[in-house]
Amino acid sequence: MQKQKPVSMSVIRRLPRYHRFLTELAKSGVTRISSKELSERMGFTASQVRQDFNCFGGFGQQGYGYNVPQLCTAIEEILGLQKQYPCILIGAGNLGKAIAGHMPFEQLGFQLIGVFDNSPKVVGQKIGGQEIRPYDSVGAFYEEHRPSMAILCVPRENVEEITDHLYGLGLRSFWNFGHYDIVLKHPDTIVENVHMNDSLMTLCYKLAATERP
Amino acid sequence: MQKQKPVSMSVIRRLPRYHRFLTELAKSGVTRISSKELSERMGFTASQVRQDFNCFGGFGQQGYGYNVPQLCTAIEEILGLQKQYPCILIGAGNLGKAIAGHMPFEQLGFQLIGVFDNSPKVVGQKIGGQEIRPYDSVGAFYEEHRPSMAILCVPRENVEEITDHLYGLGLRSFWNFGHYDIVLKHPDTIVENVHMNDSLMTLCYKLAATERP
DNA sequence: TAGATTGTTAATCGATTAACAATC
DNA sequence: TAGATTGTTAATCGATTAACAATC
Repeated sequence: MQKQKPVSMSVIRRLPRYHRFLTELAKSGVTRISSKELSERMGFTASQVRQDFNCFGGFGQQGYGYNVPQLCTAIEEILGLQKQYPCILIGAGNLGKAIAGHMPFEQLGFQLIGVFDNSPKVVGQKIGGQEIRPYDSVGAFYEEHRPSMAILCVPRENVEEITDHLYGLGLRSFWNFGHYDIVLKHPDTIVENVHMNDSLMTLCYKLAATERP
Repeated sequence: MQKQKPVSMSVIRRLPRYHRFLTELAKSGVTRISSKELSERMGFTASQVRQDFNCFGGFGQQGYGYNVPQLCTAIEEILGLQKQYPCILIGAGNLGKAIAGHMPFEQLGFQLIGVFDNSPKVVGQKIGGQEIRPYDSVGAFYEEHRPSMAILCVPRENVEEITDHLYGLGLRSFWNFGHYDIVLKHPDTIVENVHMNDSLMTLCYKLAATERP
């Protein structure tokens, strides 16, 4: 029985990209690939690819390469994509509608089980297979269904209040669209922060960098 | 005249967060802060804070700390936030509407100068101060206004085609909401990819990790 | 077998942290 | 001046790359 040393976060962050790539390859019928070819296509080094795959008990074959579907499965296992964690989405404005309607949750380890919004204008509408519920029913819903995670698609001025409320109910994992550092206030939560502002600022830096001396 | 050694990307990625934090502080009237206090509030080490600030010619004062508004300005300069790069947004569906309507471009180094969509249903509507234009006018618009960057808020199946088209027009910088690795196809472009899928997968990993042996 | 390509160890590189003299 | 806190150098840590023996 081999000791399972934890995979480093640097590696984890590359896994989704590998996964997309390998899924594409698998779809187009490719069944094997070498670290060299994969690295060239993805802009990594071959060494890194091999190191990465070995983190989770490599199963390439010398002189042959890696089995593409096997790799996909291995990555899915590491990322826990088979789990289908139940999640809820808060805020059915434009952003919420975009996410609820177009995010392929099932492929990403989640199942959307509820959408909530305050506005009577949208409550009752259907979106992403879910009827939008009034936000004040979220407490009862949490008790009954115990979602693992909440997606926040609310205006920035409401993020703090809503996070605190959900935290109070017992929720400990959030996927948040920017604007507020949940993690600082509730350090025991799991947060994945898609901070669009930061991302845009970083792009600005890159643009600015192209015209520097 | 001191040699301006380039700031490393690890540092750059932390700058937006510093900026938000310091802006908040400045707003609430705080004018000075020590690396120790800032580090504690932000979850970094004091050492890192000092190293980071020294990258761009530190101007703290021994025994005193850093001047908050000065720091903000310095970060803004590094990130190029005063530049106001003109940008266009493609796709005025829910996601596009959310971005165009709520992203504070002016604070982030950009100015939204045009929104484009194919659908006659939305063309002519106003959003984020912009009238939505038909996508087939984007070529002429590019020639006239030379936007620096395009934000893509289109369905994943259209990302490739639209990117190629804009690239053909001459655009070289993109801010893309996931699904497709522009950077691999056009390696000379500047891309900032808010890959929501990847982010969600990473959250899934973190969730899964909490229940591992 | 010969050629190819992995698994793995060692070397390098870069980023973070610690320590402390300089100085406000 | 004494206390505080920076700027900066040195030490540590981790991640990436190179190299090569193992082996399919």
